[in-house]
Amino acid sequence: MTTGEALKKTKRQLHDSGFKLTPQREATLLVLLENEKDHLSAEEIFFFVKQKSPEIGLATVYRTLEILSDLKIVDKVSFDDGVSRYDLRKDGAKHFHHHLLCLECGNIEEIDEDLLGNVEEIVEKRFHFAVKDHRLTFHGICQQCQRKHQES
Amino acid sequence: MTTGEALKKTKRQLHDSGFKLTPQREATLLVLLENEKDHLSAEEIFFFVKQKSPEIGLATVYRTLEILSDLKIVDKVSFDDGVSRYDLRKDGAKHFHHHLLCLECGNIEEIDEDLLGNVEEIVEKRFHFAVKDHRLTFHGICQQCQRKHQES
DNA sequence: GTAATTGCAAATTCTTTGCACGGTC
DNA sequence: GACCGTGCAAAGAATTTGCAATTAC
Repeated sequence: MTTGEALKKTKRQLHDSGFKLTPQREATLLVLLENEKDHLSAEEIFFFVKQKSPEIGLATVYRTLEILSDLKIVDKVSFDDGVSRYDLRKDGAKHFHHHLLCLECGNIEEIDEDLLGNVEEIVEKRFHFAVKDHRLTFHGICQQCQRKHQES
Repeated sequence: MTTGEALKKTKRQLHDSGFKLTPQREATLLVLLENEKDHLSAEEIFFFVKQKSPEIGLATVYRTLEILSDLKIVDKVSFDDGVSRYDLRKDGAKHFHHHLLCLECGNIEEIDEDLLGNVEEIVEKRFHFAVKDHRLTFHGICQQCQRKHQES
């Protein structure tokens, strides 16, 4: 799906839920689409959106992100560092992707592979818990930082 | 391991790292041990500690939790709700336990079972990422809340 | 036209920091 | 008596809210 298509689709979702399509919301969506691989905080999103729509306020970005979160268009995630980050949902992906958080450089990488297989079924059966979604993050050292160690 | 033993062991860890064993720190540890199954926020911990040591300040609780976190005695975890929670590490547990977060009542349950099996190895090999720890949380509906739906 | 949306500033919430005082070896 | 740890209050950071002005439909 191209950025244009994704944008159009999300616009329709917004519209269908009774929200107006303001330039501010479109700019925010564009920033999210253009930085799909990153895990931007609200401040960071604000910074990028400001370059497209300099008059925008931070509160509007927060409000837009809340709507997108409610509509399940983005996922609000936290990596235990006290800041909320916003992660665009992969369209059509069965599962929320996983993350690799490097404890040294702080970089967050996404992996799309489904590592959980039938684990959700096990949880459903054994704990009588109706699974809707999951969050899986590995903490460790990324390849780049491992190399730095070998050099020294 | 009994509470007493766990307390003694943690005391030694603190001591070995050059920290003093103040009554405030001991009270905080006790609260964590007595509520091992919960996922208390700093405020909640403060509330309980205050019942043991009414003169304690919230800042001290935060400072104690930071030390315990640095010493890997507790894990700081966030469930995407904007509050940090503190989770006592199971002594001797190979893996950080997993969580079941109910989207309706907000309750968080712990599960100790190792659901990830060889997944860490896969991540190591396929992504050249040296895994140190992980966080796995399932979002869904707990048994109690499921029952409420059936009744209505 | 009118109800939703916005920007701004103020308010809240969570957490950290500065500093003078108190306790310990 | 140097030093670590504490309580308190103030500062800081992240997020939310109130409100008058503006805008999309």
